[in-house]
Amino acid sequence: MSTVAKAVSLLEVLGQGEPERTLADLARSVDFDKATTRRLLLALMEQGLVEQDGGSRLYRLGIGVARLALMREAQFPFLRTAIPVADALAARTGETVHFSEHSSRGLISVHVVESSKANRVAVPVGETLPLHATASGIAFMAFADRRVMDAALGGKLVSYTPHTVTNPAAIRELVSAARARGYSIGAQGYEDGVFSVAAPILGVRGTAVGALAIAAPRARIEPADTESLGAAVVEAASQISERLTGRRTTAANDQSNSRKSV
Amino acid sequence: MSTVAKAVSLLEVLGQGEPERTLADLARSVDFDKATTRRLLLALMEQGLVEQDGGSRLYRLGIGVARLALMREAQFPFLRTAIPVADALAARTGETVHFSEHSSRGLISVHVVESSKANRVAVPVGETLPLHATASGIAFMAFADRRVMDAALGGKLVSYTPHTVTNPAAIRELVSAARARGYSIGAQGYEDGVFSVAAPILGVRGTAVGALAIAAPRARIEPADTESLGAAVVEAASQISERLTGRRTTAANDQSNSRKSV
DNA sequence: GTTTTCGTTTCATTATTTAAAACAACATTT
DNA sequence: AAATGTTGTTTTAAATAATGAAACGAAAAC
Repeated sequence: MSTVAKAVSLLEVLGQGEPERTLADLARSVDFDKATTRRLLLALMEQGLVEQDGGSRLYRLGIGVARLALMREAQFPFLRTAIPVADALAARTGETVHFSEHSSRGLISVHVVESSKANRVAVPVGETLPLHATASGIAFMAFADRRVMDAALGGKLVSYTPHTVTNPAAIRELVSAARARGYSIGAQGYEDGVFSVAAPILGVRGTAVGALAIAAPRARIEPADTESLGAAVVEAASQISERLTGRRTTAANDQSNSRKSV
Repeated sequence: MSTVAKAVSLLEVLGQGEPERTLADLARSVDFDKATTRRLLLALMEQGLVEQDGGSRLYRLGIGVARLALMREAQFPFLRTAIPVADALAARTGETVHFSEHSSRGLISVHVVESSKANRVAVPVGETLPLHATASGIAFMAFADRRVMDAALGGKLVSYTPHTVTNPAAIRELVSAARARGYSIGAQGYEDGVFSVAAPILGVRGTAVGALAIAAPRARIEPADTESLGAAVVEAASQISERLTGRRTTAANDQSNSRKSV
């Protein structure tokens, strides 16, 4: 395990759970030696990524992480662009809306607007979404580089609920259907009782960089609603894509897919 | 130089300048060996803090930095709390408003709302503000732990403009005045022609965690405006402090200062 | 009053990191 | 067409940084 991997895993641990943690607690969580953990924390503090309370000696994530995120936003205004659109979509549909971005770690949920209804779907920010079992993942794969799907379906496909589809061929079918339709439909593949629709967010190259999704309790969704929710999510996602790329992005991927912009 | 320091400085460089950079360019910027730079980038990519474009091999900051920032926001909702208040203050005064947060690296500008007027003050996000030469710094020191001021005035005090006050005793006077007044006044100490007022944002312990400031071109500010702008920034800053701590925070610091909440 | 847990420091051992050199793959220039 | 200067990448022995066990006083818990 490289030193930077250790340092970052420390940051990840600091981000989870309690806002402030003790050295011993952190050392236990990451399973490094106390002395090692401390040295890493000191190095991270020097860079502003970690802060320590003067009195209680508790550690927390520092302003440096926000600073890096702000710099990234200045270069690639993903959140700034997507959040207002997602908020508007949530207001219009009344359901939980969330969007995710793809990285080497997978599809990561980066913003969630929870429905105001009592019976709602909760999605944690920062969660890694399985590509094969979520509407977001299917929508993403439908418009991503072919290699992403091959890689995702190559490994073992975890079954999260009795409804999870784990057959690679069947998943490819779902992906094809989503590509043709413009949006994907997730029927309790990841969490029981949750129904969702998702559409891809396209980057400058015309391939998917993330996905926008609406999630609702299955009980509230009539079959007839699927189409209107799907249309809404497609429209919002393409609005984000347009703002992100500065133009009307045309979908493009390696799968001889000539479908036009969604 | 520790490995994590190197890795973070690489992230910093990635955050500056062009959104995407080549390996050779990055190696030059941070002055590490090409091979070293690459190994660090690979390690950071594995953690999602750096991303690489598949085709062009260009590097950029990854979604991981946003993820860490979102986790921090979930634990300590500084931006979420402060941004709406800063926006409202900017709308009300019509001038540039910015706020900063303190860390081991100094006072860092984390959000800026630029005035809509043509002649306005621009403040870059992510900039480190000198404590002795800015209204924000003076306001911060007035309500921070005494050691912060001692450390800040101990080193060499850079002069940024002909108006910069670099005499430690004189600066302590300004800080005392700010403490008594509740807000600080910055008169072209950092940038020529810029006038500003700032008030501290207080954390749970009653000490300053950051500062909120209004900055305007000197030509637009009449002496009579100072008081009203000062009152406005104090009110907005204390509003942020209250929301942040969940209660009406009373100022407290090590300098036998018994001033009540600002 | 005793015991445990805390953060911190030290230091010999170990493991990682380093940078120079050589590589093929492209672009540009000659 | 050949030469030159890029690029990213891999390999090495040598240098350096990271490690973890042990010991410390202080503070907290019992």
